[in-house]
Amino acid sequence: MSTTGRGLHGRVLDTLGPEITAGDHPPGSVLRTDELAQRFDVSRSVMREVVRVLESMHLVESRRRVGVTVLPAHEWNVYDPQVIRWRLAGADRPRQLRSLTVLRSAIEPVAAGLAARNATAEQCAELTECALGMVAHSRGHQLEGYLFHDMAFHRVVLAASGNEMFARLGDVVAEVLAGRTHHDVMFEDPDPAAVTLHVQLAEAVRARDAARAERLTREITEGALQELDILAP
Amino acid sequence: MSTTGRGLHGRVLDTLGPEITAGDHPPGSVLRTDELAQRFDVSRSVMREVVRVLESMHLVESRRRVGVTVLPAHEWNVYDPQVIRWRLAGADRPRQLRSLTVLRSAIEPVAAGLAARNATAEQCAELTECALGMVAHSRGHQLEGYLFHDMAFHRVVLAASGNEMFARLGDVVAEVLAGRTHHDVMFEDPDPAAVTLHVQLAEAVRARDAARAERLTREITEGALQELDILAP
DNA sequence: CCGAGCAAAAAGTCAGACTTATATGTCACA
DNA sequence: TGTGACATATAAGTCTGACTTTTTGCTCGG
Repeated sequence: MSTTGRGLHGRVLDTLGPEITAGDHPPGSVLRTDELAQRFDVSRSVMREVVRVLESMHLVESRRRVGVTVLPAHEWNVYDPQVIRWRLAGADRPRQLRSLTVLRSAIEPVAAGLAARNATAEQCAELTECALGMVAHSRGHQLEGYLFHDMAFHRVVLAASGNEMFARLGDVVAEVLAGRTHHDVMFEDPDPAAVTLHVQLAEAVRARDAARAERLTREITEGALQELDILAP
Repeated sequence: MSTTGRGLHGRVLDTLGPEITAGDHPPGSVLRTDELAQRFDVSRSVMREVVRVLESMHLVESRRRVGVTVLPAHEWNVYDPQVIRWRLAGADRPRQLRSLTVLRSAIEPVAAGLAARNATAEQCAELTECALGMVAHSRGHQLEGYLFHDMAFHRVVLAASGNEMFARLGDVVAEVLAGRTHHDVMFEDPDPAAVTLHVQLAEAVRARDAARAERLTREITEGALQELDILAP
């Protein structure tokens, strides 16, 4: 579930990356490659590769005669799935979850509208199947089963939009949904209204009703915003 | 303007990255680190670092006894600014520009609505300043000056939204606007209606009128969609 | 025909030497 | 006292070569 392969490289990255995104090393901090290599008990080569990857995520900047400088958060590649995962696992998880939910509220309605135009017959079938799965698991504390179909549902909508930028957010949305179920208060069964909206959305897409699909999705995401006490625009 | 630092690492990356995103090495192709090192006349260490970065962008996958396999496009981290730049510089630039413009049409209206709630006095001032700059350069083929203020305007809106995910798209939007001005047909002065909309948007944000800001931005982005012959949702 | 095991191939890791850029301190000169 | 040129130390950047580990795919025996 978590992440990178299983080499030394990956292990070091999975330690140092979260440390940085968690603010453990504040912006402006200077790390030295040699020291890090010693600390993690790896060779300089491995450490350099890790630093290069962190640099490509704009988490750090490496300069001669200075060292590896930690960059301020507004420089980070916050769309990098790895960075998102690290941040969701860290302390500012709530803030992160809010940002992503607002992002969802902007993207998903438009994506649903496009999906109503572009979805293949197969995708329509998958959508109704997912919606039915959600209904089937909506009562009796079958949270995991519900979550599974919910994630799949939104992933299909984003993919069916035909826009690669939207499609690529499938993982992010899944991550948000999973986070809501697992960490936040969600002991009770899901809101029946939300379940109904998903069923209707599947119908709207199948019926090629773009406007209705967009409106229904807007209702869904507004529900998600309200759960986090974010006032609806 | 273009990119990475100036080490060997950066130079190799700026050659190999675009080759991959351009489809020069089709998905499934296998590259060998040693061969690449020979080809670029660098040591294996440098080549390995490059491969690791490409791997973190999900452009390739490196496996023992197999080599470096090029991944299909749907795996790529298409939100990575570097990947976006590479693709915009390549052959499927038109498709990329469309995807990004649709993304804009989803994000910017919501961002503008939030900006109307959250913008600081200083940001409001910047906004009107940018709008005035656009007006001043809207006639007489001052395209570069117009573009400059247009990019700044949208960047401020996204930043003022207070959402880091939106703010991080400032570079992307700037890239799209620049692309439109430089590569596509844009010899004539900008549409006066668009200029007016920007001025009104600056006013709406200053007046804290979120609904109006959102609506105006939707008009702006719909104009951008129409320019690319993308039917409005 | 099939499974066990063997050999080769390629990435992964390490250690050490050398190069290059650059921040900073020093000193002479104005 | 301030300023600019120069020297120096430092940490990243690069190269090389040897060794390890994993994995593929083939061979050989059942």
